[in-house]
Amino acid sequence: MFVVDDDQAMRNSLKWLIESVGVAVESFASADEFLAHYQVGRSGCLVLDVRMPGMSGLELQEHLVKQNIHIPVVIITGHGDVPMAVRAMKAGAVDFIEKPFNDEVLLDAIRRALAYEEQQRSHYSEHSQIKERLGHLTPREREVMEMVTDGKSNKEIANTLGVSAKTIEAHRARVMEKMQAGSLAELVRMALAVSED
Amino acid sequence: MFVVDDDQAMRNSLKWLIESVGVAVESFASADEFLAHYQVGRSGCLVLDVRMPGMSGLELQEHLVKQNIHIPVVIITGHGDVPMAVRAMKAGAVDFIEKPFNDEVLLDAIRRALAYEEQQRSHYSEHSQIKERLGHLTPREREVMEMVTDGKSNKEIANTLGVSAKTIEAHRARVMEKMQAGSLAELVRMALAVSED
DNA sequence: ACGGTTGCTAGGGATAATCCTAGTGATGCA
DNA sequence: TGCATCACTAGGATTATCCCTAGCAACCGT
Repeated sequence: MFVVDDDQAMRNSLKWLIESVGVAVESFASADEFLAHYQVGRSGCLVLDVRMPGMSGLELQEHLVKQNIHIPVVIITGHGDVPMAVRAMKAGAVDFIEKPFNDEVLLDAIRRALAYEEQQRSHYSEHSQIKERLGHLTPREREVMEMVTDGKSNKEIANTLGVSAKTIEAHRARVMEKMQAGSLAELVRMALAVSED
Repeated sequence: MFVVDDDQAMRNSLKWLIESVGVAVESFASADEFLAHYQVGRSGCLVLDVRMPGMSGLELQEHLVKQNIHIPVVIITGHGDVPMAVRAMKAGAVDFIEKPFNDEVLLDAIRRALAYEEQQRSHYSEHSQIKERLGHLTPREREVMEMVTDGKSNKEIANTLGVSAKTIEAHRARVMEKMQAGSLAELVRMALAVSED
């Protein structure tokens, strides 16, 4: 869990509150400080104040989205307005909470954020595993895999590529091996999983 | 396009504005009136005022979500606050716009809503087509289809079900025919499409 | 009760995929 | 300059799948 707020007292009180439910907290005084220390892939969620010197909370949130970093974000603010809330929610914030807030409301948002994160994490690790394997395919193998998962028969592929069907069989076997697919069905699932990003 | 607002003047002006960009508009004075006339499956999006006698715009929105009716919603309101905006956005509103609004802002939201709707529509029609076909499978065929799309071979399935592999071949062929799948890959795609609701 | 329909079963023959083996050219490293 | 590795190619033998046909029991409606 990460807290970014320029107000030291608020950081401390947030840290105390959140750690009281058993979640470890790292806090930062600015967006830049957070970005300097955050390593992509770290699990957890992000509690973000809007009004800060330098990059605002909303800007940090949008920056993360642009970088394709999908850590869930809970926005808190003392001077919120409707357009600001809408902007944050459109950018995918889990919640947008006005100060002063009820502790339970924030904890609830954090729980939702962490649950969401957990779910995304398992999805993501699957995807990156598949992409890792895809990376080991040769160009020819990738080509064959695409046509195979598109339902083409070896013969069709062979005709399209102008080689023997036997050759396609060999490529196909290698694709199955490299992708660690035990069946065509599995391979299709993998192809589908990485295509629907 | 549907407009729900209790203020006659607002309805007229919205109707005029939206039709000026070539989108047909039906307007309603209350949530109940809308619900009485709306047929599920009608295309388009919904522009919704929050403060109305009877069911509020937010309540209507949440009611539609609960009924699994995924028409995109644009909320407009004269007396919005942050929690209200957050609630609407959490419920999946495309936008939450305060009156008085700039015409272009609303039209932009509507354009986004319609684009989103178009995309959802094609997805949905595909799904319902597949489900329709699934409905024509016999219990045995459904069972076989599940195992086939799970990557099992005919022999494995035959052993599991205690019948000849030949029988599985027959079921399998019938499944392919009824599902209108030209290949195993297609069948797997269909199975996946309906399973990930 | 009877003919029609549907669901489940299965065989024979054709077709396609898989397993094992292997040649050739290109790349890269000692 | 070998020598190993890798990508791509392909044949023979085995195994699985596809296509056509067909029996049998259950169910339905006149």
